[in-house]
Amino acid sequence: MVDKKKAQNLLNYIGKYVILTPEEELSLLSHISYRKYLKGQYIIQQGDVCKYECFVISGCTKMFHMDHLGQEHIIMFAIEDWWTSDMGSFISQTEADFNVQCVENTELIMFHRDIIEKLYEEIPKLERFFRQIVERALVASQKRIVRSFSLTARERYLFFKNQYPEIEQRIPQYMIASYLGITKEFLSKIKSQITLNS
Amino acid sequence: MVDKKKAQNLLNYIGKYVILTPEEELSLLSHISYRKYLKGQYIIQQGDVCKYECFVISGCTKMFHMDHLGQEHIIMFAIEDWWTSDMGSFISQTEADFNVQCVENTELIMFHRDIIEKLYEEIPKLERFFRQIVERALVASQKRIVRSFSLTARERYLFFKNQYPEIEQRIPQYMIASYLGITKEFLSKIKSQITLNS
DNA sequence: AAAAAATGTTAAACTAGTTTAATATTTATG
DNA sequence: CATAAATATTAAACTAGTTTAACATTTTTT
Repeated sequence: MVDKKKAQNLLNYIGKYVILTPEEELSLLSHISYRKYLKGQYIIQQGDVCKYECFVISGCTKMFHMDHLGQEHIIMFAIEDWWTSDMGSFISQTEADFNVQCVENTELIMFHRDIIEKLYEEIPKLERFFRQIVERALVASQKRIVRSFSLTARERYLFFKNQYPEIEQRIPQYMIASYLGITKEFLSKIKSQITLNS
Repeated sequence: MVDKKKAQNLLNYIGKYVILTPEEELSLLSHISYRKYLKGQYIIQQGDVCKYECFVISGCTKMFHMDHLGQEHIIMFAIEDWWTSDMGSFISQTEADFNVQCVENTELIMFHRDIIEKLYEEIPKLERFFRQIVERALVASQKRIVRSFSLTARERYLFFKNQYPEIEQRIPQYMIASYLGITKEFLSKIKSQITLNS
């Protein structure tokens, strides 16, 4: 049973999509788990099978793919009130393509695969909730593809900085470069050009 | 009421995820609509509000964003047994960022927004079905992002050709170039290099 | 079957972003 | 507080992919 205080962010978040009764809330709390990770620790490792969907209570994670040349490609960050997982591995219980690693000390609420299935049966509202969450994630992902094709590196950086100012502050620049799909050297150049022009 | 024959592909497809009773199937058929479009026609236009999720019975569509320079960026194609929509516009009833246009004469089954909500209430299995569909779409989208960052244009082309050989045959090359995020001239060069080396 | 429209090819000049490598700056640690 | 480790900057040489423009081929229309 997760302490209600620790899960308050999650409950508020769910409350934006569906209204749970006190009993449903209690049942939810009894099925999920809370865990702390330290900066640098892996929540999911490429090659493992992913058993959890994770909600970030505090801290920051990066989800990335390591390619055959050993290069990291960051797909997303997750801070307070974001979800992270390797959905592909989670839904088909196959080897994960992605790593999720903590960029800061991080507190999570974790939904185990088997338990989430039971929760869908017991509280259909939660299935609605997750459907909506995933729909939004898909929209964000498609828009990211468009930006990667239609914007220059400079424009993508400015978009990111504008859309996620908190993240831009908390994360080393070389990770932002990886997220933008460019080298850290080129991001450095872009930033120096921007400061000159202002 | 959609003729069961016309919806057979859809019913088979849904059957891979959830089992509907004959009554549920009937109710479903009575709520969806069937429509034919001609090559070149738009199912969704950027700027409009998207009211439908569409299942392709036959034909082929492209979903693309037109940027401020008038350039098309193709996000996905949809052939038989695929879904297409502008999910962002559909879920929040805001102006669509994407166009969906027919590349061939196309037959669709269309799920209206208001009706899909009612169907979720009436047949919770359908909510499960759509949750799973969207989860898969998200996985595909995230993998596409990885490929756009970690592979060269040549590798992306070979991947596409290998993964979707049917689509590669049916679609003009310049659209494939757009899907891959490169110019048609460069794709032409890639293809000539590949044929030389084999 | 001719003309027009759409699609595909080739090649040269160009540019956005990479690579390499050296140095500077900031942050963490004994 | 000194040293190491991690992060960021700069610049020159380079390359993957773009641009432009002219031409070739295929498909559609009359």
